[in-house]
Amino acid sequence: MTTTGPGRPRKQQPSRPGATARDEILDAAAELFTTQGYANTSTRSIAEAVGIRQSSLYHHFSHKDDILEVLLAGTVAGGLAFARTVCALGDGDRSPVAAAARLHAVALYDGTQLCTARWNLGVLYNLPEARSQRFHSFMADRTELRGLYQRLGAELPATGWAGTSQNGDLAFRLVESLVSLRADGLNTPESPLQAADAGIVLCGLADSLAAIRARSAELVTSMG
Amino acid sequence: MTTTGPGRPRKQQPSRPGATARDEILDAAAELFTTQGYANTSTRSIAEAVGIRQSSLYHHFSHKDDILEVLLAGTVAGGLAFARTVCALGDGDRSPVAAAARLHAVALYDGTQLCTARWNLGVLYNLPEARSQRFHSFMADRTELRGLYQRLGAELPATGWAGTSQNGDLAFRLVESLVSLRADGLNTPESPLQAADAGIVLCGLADSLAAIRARSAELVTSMG
DNA sequence: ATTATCTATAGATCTATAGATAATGC
DNA sequence: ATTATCTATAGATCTATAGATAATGC
Repeated sequence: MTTTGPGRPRKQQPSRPGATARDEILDAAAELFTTQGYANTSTRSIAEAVGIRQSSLYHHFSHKDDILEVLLAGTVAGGLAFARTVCALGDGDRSPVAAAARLHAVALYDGTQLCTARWNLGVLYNLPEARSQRFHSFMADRTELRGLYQRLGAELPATGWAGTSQNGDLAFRLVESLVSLRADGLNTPESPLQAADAGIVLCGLADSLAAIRARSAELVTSMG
Repeated sequence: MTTTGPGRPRKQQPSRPGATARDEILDAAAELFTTQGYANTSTRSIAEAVGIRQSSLYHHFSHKDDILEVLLAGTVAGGLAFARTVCALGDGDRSPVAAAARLHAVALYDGTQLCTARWNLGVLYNLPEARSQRFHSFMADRTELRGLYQRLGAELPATGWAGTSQNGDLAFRLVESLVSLRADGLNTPESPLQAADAGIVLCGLADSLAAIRARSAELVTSMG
């Protein structure tokens, strides 16, 4: 945003990516919220990171809350949309390998997004603020996503050591564990694939893993 | 603490468990930190929950930080001590089933503690504050615990779908996922056992699960 | 004398609002 | 006229300290 435009010019030049001031604010808030937490991040420090005055934030967001809401919404949206689509086409091939490939694909897409996003936005899930009533629409999306994992898992045969209702939930939890892994600086480019694979192994389909991986990769590239 | 003792009496009567005022403070802080977060919890609200004045807290803890430090330390301490002991006796039986039982027992003990503690203290791990330099001794303990999981996992045979170095770490992550599960109100009394079982299944030992469970239970009851 | 509480407050925040200012574009 | 910034500030916190007070125990 070095280009001129309407409005009074900034005193400081920004060094943040983003096409608009609003995007710069979201990027700065994402960094600060994920590293210091929401309550520990003042509107002043966000403004400083952007290169504007504290009060200027309020031209773009009328409350501090609203910034977090936009960030939270953006985190689940992609994974949820992908999972919905994959579930919708689930009526086709009901073989175990095809069903497992659907679960694998959702986990892989979701996990890849969590690991490759510019900031580790998944940690926002764990902020106590995110659980408040204020953000119930985000929580509803996340609950729906968990439900889709469970539905995909329920299409697979039972394993003998746990009910089929657990299949999907364990995969969901393995994917979410990528967030802490990344927060600890221990993730690698293979981490999302490992998490998705682990979900399949827990469903007792380790022997078909190669075939499942192949079909899953097709799904991801054909849709993602 | 209705019994008399030295010091000026409280104006309000407490309704908190704890043998001493210090314990009451820790219990109140545990509830508030886990439900609202550290930064969102004022020293005033802790004091109110205990039934004393805000400034009276400072007779027991000289900084708000110190309360969190004690809580964090208490959370890993038990699991770490158990894991150390289990690792130390690992030189005995090196058969896959015995080695798997050791990993299973550590996961089961750790997970049970996370799920049955009066407050869901595991969420403190995810607070951004816990990652700060101030609490490096807690982080060191948690890192050591993760390392012990990895060491136990490395004693197991490779699985073909992931390196042996992953065995232990996936178990660690499954156990930690119990924290979010509990935060979402979805845990059951079986959740810790399921997480430990899942760790074993991921190591490719699903067929020996019954035997591993039995040995693991022995370990936990003989030591816990 | 020691302990644990109390009252009162300093000093440092932090969010959000009011209103001025400097650019663009019709 | 509209937009996006600015300066200035109100009002509400929040942490930690200073010093008084009311109990116990030697």
